[in-house]
Amino acid sequence: MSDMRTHELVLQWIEKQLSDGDLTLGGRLPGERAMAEQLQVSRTSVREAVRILEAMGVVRAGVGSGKDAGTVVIAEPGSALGSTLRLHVATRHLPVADIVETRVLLESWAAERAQVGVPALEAAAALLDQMDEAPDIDTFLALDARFHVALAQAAGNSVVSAMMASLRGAIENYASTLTENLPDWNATSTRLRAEHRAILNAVNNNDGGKAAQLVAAHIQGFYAEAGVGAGVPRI
Amino acid sequence: MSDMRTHELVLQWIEKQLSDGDLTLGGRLPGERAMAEQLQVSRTSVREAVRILEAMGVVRAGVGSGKDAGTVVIAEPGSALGSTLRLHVATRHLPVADIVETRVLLESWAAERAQVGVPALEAAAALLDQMDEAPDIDTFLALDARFHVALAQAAGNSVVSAMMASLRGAIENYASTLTENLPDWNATSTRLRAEHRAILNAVNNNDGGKAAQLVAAHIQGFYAEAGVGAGVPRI
DNA sequence: TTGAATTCTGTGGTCTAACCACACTGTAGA
DNA sequence: TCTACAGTGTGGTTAGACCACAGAATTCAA
Repeated sequence: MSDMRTHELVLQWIEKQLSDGDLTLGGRLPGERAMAEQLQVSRTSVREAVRILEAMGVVRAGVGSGKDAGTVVIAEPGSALGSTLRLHVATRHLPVADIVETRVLLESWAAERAQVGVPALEAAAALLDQMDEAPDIDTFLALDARFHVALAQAAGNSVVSAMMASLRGAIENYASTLTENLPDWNATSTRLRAEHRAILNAVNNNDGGKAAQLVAAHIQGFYAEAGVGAGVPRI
Repeated sequence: MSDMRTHELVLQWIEKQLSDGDLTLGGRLPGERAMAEQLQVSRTSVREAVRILEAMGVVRAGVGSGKDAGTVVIAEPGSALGSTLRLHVATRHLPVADIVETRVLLESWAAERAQVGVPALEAAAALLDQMDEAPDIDTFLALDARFHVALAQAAGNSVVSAMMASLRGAIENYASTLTENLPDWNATSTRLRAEHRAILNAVNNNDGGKAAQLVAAHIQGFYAEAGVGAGVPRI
């Protein structure tokens, strides 16, 4: 064990606190100085461990005092996985086409198993109404992202939801950049909104197979129109 | 941008180097002291950024000099995603059952699309022979993990491969602990090896549908026997 | 008594300047 | 020629200082 780097010891200690239930969601870690003294390491090493946990979406660090202060245990695997995937896309190790393909896989699966009546599905419906009123592209895309996440959540598998959200986040820059090059945004927007309605209707009619099929076509169609997915432009 | 923490600036700079292709797989980052001076920040902040990249599986840091020295760009998304998921499982936010379900989804998909004749498939076959000779459980499980990864790689989607490997890694402790409680390891081992052969045969016979079905039953059967998946024991 | 201004306290954020262990490189000496 | 050893540059770790921030406690004047 002594061949382990110091910050890894701290990580191990914190993970044990989590596993043992001594540290739960919403709970606060001891202050950095306190942890350093307790574990007999420098504050620097404690901070390196906290940085890693923050990058993993396990904690959130806040200065000052009060509710937002201190290092708090959170649960945001989606954004963390997204950052990791985005970096690996940057290294050219993960092709954008594979990301899109995986997203189709996960979202089709989720659409097929989405349960009617769950809160997430009602939220998805509300988001569609908001998208009809979206004043600009960025607002539309933000609502679109939330719609897809809500749809995935309706399937009730938190791992699939998190991964699906991360995949979208990993290539968000690609998508939002390429929308600017679309020939006719109004036409695309109208089509996308109609497809969303069709997907939601299929789910509400308990036609999971059709919902899955529509979702796959919806995602592949969007990236194909934007020029991503098959050819892999890669800037 | 000035409201960004210092280590995030360093991360941003390194990500840009990767995106622009100035830093590629196998390449070396400047020394920590050099980066600190170049970006006009402290070495502490540079190190926090490197720690995050290391946790993401994007770089590997090595002391001394020579081939293993310095901070080198690597591509190990699987282990990084696995650590992240494992931590989130520890917070009770991601149920083990959801992990298993997602693994079934991804591996079934991969088995159905595995391409006959690719090197990964031949490696998978070789691993099965080694498993017949495995002297102990740990060796068997290690080879088993490599077999499943090889099978997933045969589908040709690196994102699915990475995610599948990470899911297995995230609950590795659960699986290896529970194998000790199996009533008859020899019987289980024999069954698992037979199932592996059947899966590989289905793939080689271009019967993707059957391969997917067998993989799903194989994984679900193992976790069911070990007591994980449905009931979610949670320690 | 009230309320505004001030100080106190504890949080994470950042920086500097050391020293260590390590692994290779070059050089001096046998 | 070979060996021993000092030199160099890498990440790993530490101690100690200072900052900005935000809430809590205190002070003091109206």
